[in-house]
Amino acid sequence: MGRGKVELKRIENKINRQVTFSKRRGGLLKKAHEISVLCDAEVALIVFSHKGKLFEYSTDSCMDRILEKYERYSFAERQLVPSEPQSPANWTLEYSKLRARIDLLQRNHRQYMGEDLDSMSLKDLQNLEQQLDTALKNIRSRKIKEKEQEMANQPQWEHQNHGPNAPPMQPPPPPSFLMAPQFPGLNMGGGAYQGEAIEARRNELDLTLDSLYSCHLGCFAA
Amino acid sequence: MGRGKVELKRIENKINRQVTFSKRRGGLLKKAHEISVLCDAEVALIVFSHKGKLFEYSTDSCMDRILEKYERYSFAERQLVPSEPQSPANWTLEYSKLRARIDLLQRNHRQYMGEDLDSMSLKDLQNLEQQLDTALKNIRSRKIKEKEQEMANQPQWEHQNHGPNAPPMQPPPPPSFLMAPQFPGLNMGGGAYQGEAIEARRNELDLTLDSLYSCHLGCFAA
DNA sequence: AACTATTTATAAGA
DNA sequence: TTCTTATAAATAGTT
Repeated sequence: MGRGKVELKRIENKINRQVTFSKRRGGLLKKAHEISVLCDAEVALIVFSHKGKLFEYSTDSCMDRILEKYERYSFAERQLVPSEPQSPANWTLEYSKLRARIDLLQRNHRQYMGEDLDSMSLKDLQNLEQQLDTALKNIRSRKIKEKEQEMANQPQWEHQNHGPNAPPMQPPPPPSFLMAPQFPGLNMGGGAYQGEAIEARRNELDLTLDSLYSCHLGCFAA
Repeated sequence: MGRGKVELKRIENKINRQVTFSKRRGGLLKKAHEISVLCDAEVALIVFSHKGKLFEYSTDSCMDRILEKYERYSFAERQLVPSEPQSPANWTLEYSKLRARIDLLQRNHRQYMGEDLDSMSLKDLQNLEQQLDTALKNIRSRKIKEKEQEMANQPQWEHQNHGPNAPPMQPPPPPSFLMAPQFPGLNMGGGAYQGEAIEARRNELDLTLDSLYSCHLGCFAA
């Protein structure tokens, strides 16, 4: 919709991509809300921008409830529920054990987030600090690896070696003359971002709608 | 779009509602996919029909990964699910819900410990790093306070001779605006979709007062 | 499920 | 970023 047809592939021009994202995000949220109201459906929509900003919509603002429901469904589907304790006598016990565990994990997590520290002793704090420090080191070294991989992956268009079983090749790189003209001197509002030089490329397989939209047909009316 | 304008309220006619749902669901999934590809965004879309049938779309078919990421972003806001049934009618169901939640929390926790990072993108890693960094700052300033209290509790008052111009001994308060836990993704009531959920991402570039305080609540009159 | 008159969404331009 | 406008897309009502 608009002045021209648009190909279904990543918009390479950064400005255009951001503008399109902004517009389409609004449209998507709106449509999510509409189907929710018109058709009495429950919708949960989560969108992370390329920059990692979060946008969300959920029917009645119940994201948690819907995600839980989703988890239940997909759990049931994958039949991941492993051997549950059988004896009803133990249900209460087992159940409260799990709840206790959840509480613990959550308390723990908050402390990992640097919250709820008041109850912690100096020793505990030192411990936590140490752990986080180690975690950070891991993450940073992982980041470096990730970046190296991306660098290595950059000039791969021509170098792809197709094995006999290689999947069909993706669309060719966009001809640069198709790139929309830049808008000189436009400021990004609010917080000056410089994009990172390195950007992950997604595989855009040319799939049909059918295969893209995996529709799990749950059969548990809630 | 169509032969007539449509009011934003539940379609009472059952047949119409079902047909509209079917049409709009397709459109919504398509648009979710399009913004994902065009704008390099990560999208998770979950739709339950009125009858409880599940439909979903997620970028790269990574629903779990995206939901985990969402959890990470909105964790602070996410305490225990309220109102647990005291004596669930369906123990098995409730039990597996808790287990699902525990799995999620544990996966999350491992990432906070710097493990299981392989599945994370560079962006996610950067995010995680930022969060841990903030947490560490909190912990360190908390340690300082803790130490000072210890000092204060020892009878050392006499040994501290302050010169007339000695600065007061208290530590400067931590810059609280850097530390206040954020609550991204606060929902607005009534199911109106939010525009951008609060800055979920703490990037060095984003750490301005502006970005911390601005909370754009989208208002798309439907 | 197809058709088609209309409304909506939105790409490009300003 | 916001508005304007031409055009593409979605879809409500119909067949």
